[in-house]
Amino acid sequence: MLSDERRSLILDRLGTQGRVLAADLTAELDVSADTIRRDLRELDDAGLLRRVHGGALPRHGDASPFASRERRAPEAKASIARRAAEIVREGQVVVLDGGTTTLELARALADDLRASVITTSPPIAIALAAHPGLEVTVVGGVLRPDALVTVGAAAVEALRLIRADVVFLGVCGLHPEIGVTTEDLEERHVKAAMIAGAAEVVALADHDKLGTAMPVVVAPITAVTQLVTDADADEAALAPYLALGIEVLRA
Amino acid sequence: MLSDERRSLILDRLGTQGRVLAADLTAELDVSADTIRRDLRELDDAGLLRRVHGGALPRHGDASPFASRERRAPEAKASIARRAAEIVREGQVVVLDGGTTTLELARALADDLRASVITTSPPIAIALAAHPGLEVTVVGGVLRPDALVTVGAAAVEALRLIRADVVFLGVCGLHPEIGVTTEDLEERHVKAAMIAGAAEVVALADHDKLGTAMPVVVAPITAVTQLVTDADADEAALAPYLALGIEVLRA
DNA sequence: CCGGTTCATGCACAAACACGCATAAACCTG
DNA sequence: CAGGTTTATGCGTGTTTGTGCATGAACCGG
Repeated sequence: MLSDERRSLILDRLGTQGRVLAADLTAELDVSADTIRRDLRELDDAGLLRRVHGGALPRHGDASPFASRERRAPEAKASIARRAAEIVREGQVVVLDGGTTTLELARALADDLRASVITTSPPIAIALAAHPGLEVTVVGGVLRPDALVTVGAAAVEALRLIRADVVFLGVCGLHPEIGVTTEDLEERHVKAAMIAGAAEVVALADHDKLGTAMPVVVAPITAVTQLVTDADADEAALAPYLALGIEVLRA
Repeated sequence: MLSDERRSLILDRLGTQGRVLAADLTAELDVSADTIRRDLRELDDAGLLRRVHGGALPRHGDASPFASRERRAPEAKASIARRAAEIVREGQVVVLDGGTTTLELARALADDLRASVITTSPPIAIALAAHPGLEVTVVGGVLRPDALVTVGAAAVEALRLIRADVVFLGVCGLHPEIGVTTEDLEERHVKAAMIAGAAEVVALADHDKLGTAMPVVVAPITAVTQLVTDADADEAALAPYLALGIEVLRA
């Protein structure tokens, strides 16, 4: 058994069963517990799973995606959201992607801000409805049940008409060479349409998303003009983005 | 059971039931009360729930959208919604107007129903996202902050393309001569577009809306094919609709 | 105010873990 | 092909983490 095979098998197992136990893997793959631990640690470093005491869990999805995702690193998300909210200026046309971080961003917008917000996310639309100074536009389309965003041809077509001042992307993965990535092909097209019509593209990514990649490429990293991340991101991880001329904001 | 899984489960439970009891968790998760207490304490520290004596509650005293209206005559609305949900048949294309009654209707749809639902209401879209058998389409447009529905040219245009089997209208006023009426001109155009493309038009109106009229006329009463109202509606108020050939369902 | 319940703290123990090192295989490289 | 280097693995050692139990304090309903 090659080590790469073993790791693939671990990821397979994780995908089908939703979790793996280190002890089980030790027994079934007939290697020492150390080796399994090493595998799990490196897969975690690569962003392919989430290491926990006793085993590992999928990095992004457990049972109820949106609700449970909201609780991952909430303070990091909140600080990123607050910092990102400062980017928005009076009178701008703002496009908001779906996701928990962008939802926090919506909530963090200043109460006296006047602007126009366009979003594919029903939860964001509802959160902003109470805001006195915003005109909120919902992008129509087929609803993706887990991510709670609209997708499909109608959404892409509607976004194609928009010339936004700034778009905020809640990215799933951000890699200096691979670029902005996501899990879902439909969502990819929507995000790409958002980017295409925007003057500024702000990526919101907490530090453990930096250097990771998801299956679907949304856009090259050069499409991003600003990156907002949390204080735990280290210099080394940020250097490649700075070198590419991307403005990096640490909350 | 990994400890992380256990905590996720606790948060899930909290999300669905609105509260958790420490004693229940001890029994169901088969760990000691100490462990549960530790979990709850740490989840509280992380800001993910609010610890109280005997269990835990959601941290945000859940502010549900348009909460004030939702509690007006809730039992009448709920019974109308349940009755109306029975109208929907397998495989149909259903258009749902916004409003609290239609939101109840969405929640009342049978779990095993397979259908396509199109709505202008973000809250309805979110409520239906968890439903396994439905394809949910959101009609895009400018969000009306108080009613939480999309309006405007984009919404009308999108609805013009739809040939629905049945549309459910949460009406503001229903009068045998004046017809279906509402308060808002923008909403009127959206409702009219819904009606234009639908084979059946079901009006949901509790008994005190019968015989009343609002400033803006949506459609003549003949556009309505079915009327669902509550048990308190009296024969005299319903007679005119029956005389016009409208099928009347009393919940 | 009182009895039962729930809670926090300290402690003990086992499982899981990280780290350093040794070994052997795989792989360059001249 | 010979010698050096890298890589993967397993083992020993000490540390951390998760859990359960005991004890006393805090809470609550009657």
